[in-house]
Amino acid sequence: MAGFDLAREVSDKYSLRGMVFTKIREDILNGVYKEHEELKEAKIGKELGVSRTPVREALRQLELEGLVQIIPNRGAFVTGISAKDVQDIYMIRARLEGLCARWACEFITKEQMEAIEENVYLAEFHSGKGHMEQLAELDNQFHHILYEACNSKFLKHQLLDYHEYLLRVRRKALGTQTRATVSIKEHRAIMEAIRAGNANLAERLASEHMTNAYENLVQNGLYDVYKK
Amino acid sequence: MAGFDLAREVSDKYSLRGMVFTKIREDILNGVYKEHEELKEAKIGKELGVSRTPVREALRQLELEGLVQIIPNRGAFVTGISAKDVQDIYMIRARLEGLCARWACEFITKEQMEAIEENVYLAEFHSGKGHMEQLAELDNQFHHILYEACNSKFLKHQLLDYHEYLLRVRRKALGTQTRATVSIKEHRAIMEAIRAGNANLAERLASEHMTNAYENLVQNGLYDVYKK
DNA sequence: CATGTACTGAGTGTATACAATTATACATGC
DNA sequence: GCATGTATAATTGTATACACTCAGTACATG
Repeated sequence: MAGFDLAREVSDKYSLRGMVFTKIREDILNGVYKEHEELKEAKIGKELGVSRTPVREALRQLELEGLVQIIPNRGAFVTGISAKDVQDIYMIRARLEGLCARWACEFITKEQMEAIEENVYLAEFHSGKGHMEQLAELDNQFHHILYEACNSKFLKHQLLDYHEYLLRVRRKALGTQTRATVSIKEHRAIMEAIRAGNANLAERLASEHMTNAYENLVQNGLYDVYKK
Repeated sequence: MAGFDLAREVSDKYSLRGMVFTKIREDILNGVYKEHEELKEAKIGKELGVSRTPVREALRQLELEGLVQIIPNRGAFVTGISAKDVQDIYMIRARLEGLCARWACEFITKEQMEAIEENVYLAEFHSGKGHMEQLAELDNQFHHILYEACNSKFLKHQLLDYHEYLLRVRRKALGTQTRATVSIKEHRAIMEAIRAGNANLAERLASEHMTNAYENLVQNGLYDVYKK
């Protein structure tokens, strides 16, 4: 996409710093490093076979991503996510996903529209078979397509941020079969609203899609881990 | 506020990196560095009397803040802000300021409520006298109080980001007398909705406050500088 | 003249050395 | 026993040296 984005792709995967950044990020998201665990520059550098410099830079970036907190002269620590944080993010996302869908009505390209339609069809197919792995991937893809389609680098950047951030929670909250079915119905409704160019409807549906996802998360009590 | 925040205060003002970060950030916001200007590590380090290391770290952070773009092996460049970017940010802010006002209804403390009321009174006073300097400061303050009152570190962080980001534009768009008057009326309405605990109204008013501010900006054609 | 190629220099990427700060352990005094 | 002080180790903060990349340029070649 024109090779310009704010954060994600910018931490080029081929410099040492970029690789270290990606690695630590994954390790945090996958729970390799627990909350409040200290990340020591020398230790990580040794493990990855690099010096402290790229590790430091990666940590400084992860700080701004919100995944670690750096206390001057003390060190870097994995940030905690409380239940309220999760709720906040879902509510913020509800607004922004709505805005994203609204803008998609205006800016979506033919190719993107086709990609969305294919995505929904595929999801409906895998849903019947109970392929949860593919469904999770398709869900990610659905949202990513919209993030591109909204044609706003800021909104896209923001939503990508929150999306990845919530992986820490969602990894544990693999959707139930029933939620998956409902979720896909909502995707279809959003898709059709966008195809019809109905911006108000698309915004409302996308926003509700988020609050529903959050309700589901809460009802299943799937993130007790993060209760403070 | 409990000494914990994601980005702003985190770049401690007392380490070299923090100082460099703050300095470059200010220089960009104040227009010392023009758009697309290259920021060379050695040159900046020399000017500030520090080595390249803290400069590099500061630049990497500014990249994630969206103020500079780093091209691997090439350098750091001040990002451009297009007219559409400005519009996008205002629309995003419209949603988030609304959410912020909604949450403030729930979480605002007695002290914060008093601070908001005092802020509005003062603004009404200075408005009559045409003290534009104080009005700008009070406007900042009004929003910052709400950012605290919403009780969400994520939302606060996000809104602070955009708020400072827009300084690059607003610096040139010093409000007109008439806009100032209207703006303060809107502040009062928001304040009263929060005091009444009317979340729906507060959210709507705060959101409209943003779209109005943007409309004003456009009508006065005050940011032609940023036209692509 | 156009094109390709090797060279060069400016600038970033990384490693490492050293300084400053903080944490830990232990001794000392009350 | 508890607080306080001090020495030492561990860790981060900063500076610097060196390696690598890339854009531009001069020059050779067709």
